[in-house]
Amino acid sequence: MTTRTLLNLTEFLPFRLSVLSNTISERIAAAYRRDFGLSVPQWRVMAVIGQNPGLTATQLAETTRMDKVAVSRAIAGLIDDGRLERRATPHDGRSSTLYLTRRGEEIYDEVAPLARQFEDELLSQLSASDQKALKRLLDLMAKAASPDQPLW
Amino acid sequence: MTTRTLLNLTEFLPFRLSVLSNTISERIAAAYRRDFGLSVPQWRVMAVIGQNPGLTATQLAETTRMDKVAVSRAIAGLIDDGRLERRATPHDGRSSTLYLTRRGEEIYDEVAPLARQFEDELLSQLSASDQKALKRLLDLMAKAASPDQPLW
DNA sequence: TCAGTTTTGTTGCAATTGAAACTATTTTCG
DNA sequence: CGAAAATAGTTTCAATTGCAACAAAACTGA
Repeated sequence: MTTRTLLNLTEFLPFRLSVLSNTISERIAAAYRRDFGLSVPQWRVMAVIGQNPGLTATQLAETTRMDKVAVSRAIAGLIDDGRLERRATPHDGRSSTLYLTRRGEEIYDEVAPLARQFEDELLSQLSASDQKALKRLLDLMAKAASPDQPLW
Repeated sequence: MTTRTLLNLTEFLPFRLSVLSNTISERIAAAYRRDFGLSVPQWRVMAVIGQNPGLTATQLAETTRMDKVAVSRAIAGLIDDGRLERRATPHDGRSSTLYLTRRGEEIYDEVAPLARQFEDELLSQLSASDQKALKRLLDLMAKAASPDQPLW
């Protein structure tokens, strides 16, 4: 018998998190693409600008945790589609601040409630105390996994 | 004030899960690539075959939840590197069964403990009861997110 | 039996992604 | 001031990914 019992992939926490996250993300992404022609990076940019108009691309990259290239391309696509607009920043000619256009706002006002509804649907499978526990545990895990923690 | 408060991305569960999962996966992937020349799909294939020698590519795709193309390419790479071998299946000329080679086993015996150690390191930030809770909640969420559940 | 269908795994091609190089602007400091 | 370094954002190019088409083998049922 050469079977090794050193590790069971399907029980391995990073694997389980990855499968869960991908399952959820793919379902959301399919709906956003189908109903609004939005990619996930675009949706993230819209979500953040909808709540914080006037951020720059760099600030967006920080809050969405996305690569600056991904942010740059998401912005370009949204501007192409007339959903986002740039305005010059007063004192810095390199960057610009970002705002939803009228059309962008209309879409945001449709997408955001759907996103919340999706989240509610997921969370409704959990008891109130489990929902609290989940949020707390995600915080803890995020801290434990943070790149400035020396793992290994 | 045009700020919309319909949704706060950084509190949005799918977003948080995605960031957490990506942070963990990227750190593991970097270590596997650097120390063993393994991609994540390759590591997953090795992990499953290490524990279940003799599976076929289709069975691998099912247990790893990966696309069959990804599995096919991971297998091809591992065979190229002399870490995996095919053997004919008795009654089916289309598929073959998969086994770690001697070299594959050596690598598996090194990688698997490291993976466990990484997981332990993450979980060690949580109390014993929180660890239990985390696993239970992941199970619940996975069920809630499963594609045969009608969300939306 | 044997034509049509299903299953297994690979390949081709197009879209997505990421790292590095690049441009333009601003900041730093001798 | 002005040269060097830093910062913001874009572009280029190569690697990764995913879907559809495909070939080979196995199964189905008239």
